[in-house]
Amino acid sequence: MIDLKAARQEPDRYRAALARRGAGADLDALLAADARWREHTERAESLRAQQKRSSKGKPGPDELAELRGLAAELTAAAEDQAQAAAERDELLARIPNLPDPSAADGMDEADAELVRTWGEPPAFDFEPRDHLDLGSPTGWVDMARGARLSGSRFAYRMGDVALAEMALYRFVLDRLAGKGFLPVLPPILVGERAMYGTGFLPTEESNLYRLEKDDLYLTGTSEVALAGIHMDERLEEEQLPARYVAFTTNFRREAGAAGKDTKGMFRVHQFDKVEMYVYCRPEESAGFHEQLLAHEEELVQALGLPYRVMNIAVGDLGAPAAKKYDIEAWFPAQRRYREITSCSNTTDYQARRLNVRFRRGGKLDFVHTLNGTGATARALLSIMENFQDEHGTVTVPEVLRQYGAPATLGTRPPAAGQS
RNA sequence: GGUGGAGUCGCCUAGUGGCCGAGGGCGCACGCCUCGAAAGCGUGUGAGGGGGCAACCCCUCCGUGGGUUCAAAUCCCACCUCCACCGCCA
Repeated sequence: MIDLKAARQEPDRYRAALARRGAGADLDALLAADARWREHTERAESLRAQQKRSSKGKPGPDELAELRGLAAELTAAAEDQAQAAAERDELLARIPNLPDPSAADGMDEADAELVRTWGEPPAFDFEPRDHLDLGSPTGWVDMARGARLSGSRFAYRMGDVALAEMALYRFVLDRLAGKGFLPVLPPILVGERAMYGTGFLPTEESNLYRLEKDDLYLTGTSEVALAGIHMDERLEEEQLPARYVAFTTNFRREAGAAGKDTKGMFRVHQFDKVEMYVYCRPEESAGFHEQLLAHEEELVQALGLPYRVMNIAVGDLGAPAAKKYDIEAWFPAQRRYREITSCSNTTDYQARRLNVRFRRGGKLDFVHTLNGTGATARALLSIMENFQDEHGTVTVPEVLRQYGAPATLGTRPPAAGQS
């Protein structure tokens, strides 16, 4: 969440910054609710102070009657205060982060700013197939069976594709562990608090799978569990930066994406991902954001995928992000660049909601947090499409082979239960 | 899932309705003492929020949420976590 106290002191600065992403009016509503809350608070607190002063000992009958009246008045005042606080908090929870001045202007995907391009899209002298056309004949990517089992947007990956995908995650995990990220296998069912804290609730509610019976949510990214590691903790300055890399399966309802990317496993309800997460000092977060991007580029370059880096427009950012870079890899069959990684600087937005602070010089301050994709299956899809030949055989990048990936995909079908 | 016990200011702990809206010890910080240190002595020691230019004042927080009461760390209810044992399963 944003710093309400600061917003109160500098409403014009906050309004101008939030207006860039279309939230200026929301801020004004919040400030009005906050003013109401302060009125009620002052009244309730002065009544409570009065009660405390006069209830030091056993009261006489007259006093008792007076105290009963005071208690009733206080109860009413406290109810007003609580209601005003609830109204204020509800508005506050929906205010997005202040955008970074260097985040691109604009309201949607098309307004993203090109940062740089790397590599050359391959030139084919045949019509390149997409990953499903490459994977279906051998049964490595089986959407039909996935749909029969679980509905649309669920994929079976089998045989060499399964091995290659596992190798991809292991490769990325290994590289990032080597850069100082602590590997983590976290819970992926989490309580409401973590979902609010990371900013997925309340704004992304329709995209979350929820287990009603147990009051738990399935996470859409390991960011949630990694952000939760230090929830309510007070870190020592020496513990920063704290860097983690997790592997998790992720779940997204993809509400509102009907008709989008319906073919293959490009956009599915369940996918696996390696994710980086950083806790750092406030003044370091911009630097770490560039560093996360550099790590991501290094990984994509090691795989040999042509890509470009985009600075996402403020209006297209998720609520917690102040700035976001996407890496978009080339997908030959789609003839365009598509997102394969994303890294965000969430500054103190998640830290405030999750109450993660650190001690420096006797003072407590909120940490800054960042997250970035190590790899998802989309990287493998790009590999399949970029490194295919006219026979539908895919050459797997060298770096993945030492992690158990076969040298090529497409030369043998899965062994068991072929149809 | 069942039964029993526990959860207090960094740590340990006192505490059975108003003198605890929180005492003590440890630790930590500063000071005294000392050539220096230790010991000893003294002082201080959390978080969140509101008000004030400020010194400062006020409110909240004893696992969480409700309830009883003029008044709750203390009584009642529910839940959570931990420990022990039992049952079931991996």
